Amino acid sequence: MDFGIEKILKISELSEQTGLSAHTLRYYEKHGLINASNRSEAGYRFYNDSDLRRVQFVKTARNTGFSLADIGQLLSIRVDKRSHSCQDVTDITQKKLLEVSAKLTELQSMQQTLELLLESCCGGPENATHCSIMEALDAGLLRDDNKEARIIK
Amino acid sequence: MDFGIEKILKISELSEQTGLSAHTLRYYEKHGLINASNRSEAGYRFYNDSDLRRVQFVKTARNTGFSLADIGQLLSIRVDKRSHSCQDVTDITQKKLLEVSAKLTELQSMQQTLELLLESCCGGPENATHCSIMEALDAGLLRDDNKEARIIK
DNA sequence: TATAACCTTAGAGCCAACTCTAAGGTCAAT
DNA sequence: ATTGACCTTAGAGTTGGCTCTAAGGTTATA
Ligand SMILES: [Zn+2]
Ligand SMILES: [Zn+2]
Ligand SMILES: [Zn+2]
Ligand SMILES: [Zn+2]
Repeated sequence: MDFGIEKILKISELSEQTGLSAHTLRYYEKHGLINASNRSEAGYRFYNDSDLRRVQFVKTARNTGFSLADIGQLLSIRVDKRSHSCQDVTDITQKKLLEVSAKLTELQSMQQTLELLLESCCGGPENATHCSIMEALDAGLLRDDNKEARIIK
Repeated sequence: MDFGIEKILKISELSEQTGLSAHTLRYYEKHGLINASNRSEAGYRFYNDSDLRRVQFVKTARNTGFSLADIGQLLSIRVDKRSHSCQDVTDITQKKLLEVSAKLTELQSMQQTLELLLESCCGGPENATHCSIMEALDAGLLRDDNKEARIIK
């Protein structure tokens, strides 16, 4: 067990520890994600170790791609793990993975199109009257939302 | 040469032709991307073939991932190709490719992290007291914005 | 005691690209 | 003449996640 003396942090110190701005910390609090378990008489927020760990959890989840709404759900599991199952956790994670994968597919298609466009154009200083990129955009033969990426050579 | 009779479209017809809503077409017009070259006496927008082609250009560019600001630039090249170079076009395209690639890298990192998380969790109905996903998020050892994705087994 | 550096709150602003509403005018068909 | 489907405009609302401002109160240091 760690019986080290608990460090109490003010918001700017928590900000420093976590890399999240004080504004963002207050914003997260307003949205029910985090809290300062104590306040000074003057109303200053005081964060203890447990508060800090919760904020770090939020930050890690955020970096992993979860939305604040997702994180709200993950946090409610976190505070009462006994009432939730691994499946509850994987449901959230799986949903996020599907979102990310979908976006990835879309971006990969865009990337491919942009690469093809760049390959087709000389990129030189002569005027753009016969620029193949402009022609391709004019022809409308590039990827459509539903269809596969395709470009006519 | 195509001497077919020019089809004049009202906004709902242009909407049908392009798949863009009338709202969106007006929005694009307000932002200087497109225009109706004629209006009826009552003020109804009338689009000719040239207008239609321009709208289709915008739509194609949009599908390719260009922002409306990018498209504004592409359009000003399009109306005066002689005053612009292929390099002007590739500059815009290259910039967009870099943006897309950056986002792609980020999403791939998220995808990998999420996949690792899912692999590590049983996803079963027992309670989450020892859920490895929760532990990983708590440990804060997942991908950080700058660092490579990593997760402790 | 004064100055600076903190802290508080409610609420506004920002970003992109729509999306929709309100209040009204137009047009074709019945 | 009256539906009802269209059209017009200015402007507000949506999304998510901040980011910042204003106006004021507190605390540490010189
Ligand atoms: Zn060229
Ligand atoms: Zn070119
Ligand atoms: Zn499990
Ligand atoms: Zn689990």
